[in-house]
Amino acid sequence: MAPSELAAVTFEKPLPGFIPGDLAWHLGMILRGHQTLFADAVAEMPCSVRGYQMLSTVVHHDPANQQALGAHLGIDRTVLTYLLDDLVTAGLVERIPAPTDRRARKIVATAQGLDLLKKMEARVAAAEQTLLTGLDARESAQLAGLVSKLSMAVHGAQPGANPCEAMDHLG
Amino acid sequence: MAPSELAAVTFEKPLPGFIPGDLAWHLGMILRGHQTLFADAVAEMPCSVRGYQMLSTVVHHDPANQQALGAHLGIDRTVLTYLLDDLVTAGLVERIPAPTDRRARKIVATAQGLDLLKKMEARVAAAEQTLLTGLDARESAQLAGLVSKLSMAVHGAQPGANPCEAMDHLG
DNA sequence: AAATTTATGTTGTATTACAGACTATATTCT
DNA sequence: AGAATATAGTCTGTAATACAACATAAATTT
Repeated sequence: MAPSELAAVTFEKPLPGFIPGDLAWHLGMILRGHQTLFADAVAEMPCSVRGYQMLSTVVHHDPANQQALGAHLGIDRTVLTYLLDDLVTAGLVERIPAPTDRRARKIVATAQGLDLLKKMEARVAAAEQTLLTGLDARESAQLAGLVSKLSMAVHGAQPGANPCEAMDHLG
Repeated sequence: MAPSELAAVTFEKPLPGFIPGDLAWHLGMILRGHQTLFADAVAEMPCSVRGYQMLSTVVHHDPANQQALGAHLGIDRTVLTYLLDDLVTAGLVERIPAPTDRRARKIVATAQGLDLLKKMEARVAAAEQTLLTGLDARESAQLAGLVSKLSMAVHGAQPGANPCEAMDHLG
């Protein structure tokens, strides 16, 4: 990185009143607070937040195989194996042979899984509302838009983004 | 994003087109992307991102003791002990007896720590810029404002907020 | 001055992620 | 077609990490 770039960058900081690194602190704080509310909301779910996220992804994004699911959530494949085991044991999802590839397994939600997801979604939505209590409606919507836009940009810039690309265009 | 959409959205769901839990996904994605850039930027720093955050907090917020530092960063006190050990070993900070309380230790940066921090801050600022590449200047500033406001609200709602309150009013 | 609380440090333990090896199937190359 | 290589998933062992429980010293309360 050229020193001249650094100088330029430091000079036009888009985050007035921010100490470098503050963005991470704020994001971390929000995520921590969210995590707490979230975990509380999905307490019944095996594997807590990640259990919910896996189930939700399976239902709403219909990933072709475990890898796609893992890539979408940033979960390592070896980790995914035992997380999914828990969901299977709880009867929320099933591993069925993928139609197109006999190596792969497709994860599908059971009726029970769909039921639980529906119940959990109401609670999660409420938790998100609670988190956003500090902002008014206009600000919340603004934040949602910006966060969504930025995460897509980040997502696109990530090297490991490929496996979920197909999935991410559904929406 | 059209402002008209925003208004329509306000009354129940503040997050149009969001599946419940998407907020966490987006935040997680951003934080993960940020973490990668951040870790890369502060590679020289012991304890990586948290090392930077501890040093930055010590310098910019001057916490009265380790507890305050830990609370600010959401780090358990037993964990803080060995993280700080690393920074001390690296000669970046010192534990000095707190003037007001002989039980407590005040963490102060060494000259070397200040030097390194200064260097790291330039890189961290650049990393934040890079992260925000997907947004234009106005959006970045908007996001920074919203994130800051929300994190403060979350922070205030947290039970463990007390120890850092004094610090957080400094700016 | 005894009891309680607070700040920090230490030790042991349980969780967790991940690297590496392995099987089965797909794909590519010659 | 057959060989070589790549990919999906699982399993095993290891290393990192957080945290609970205990210990110590000093402050605060009763």
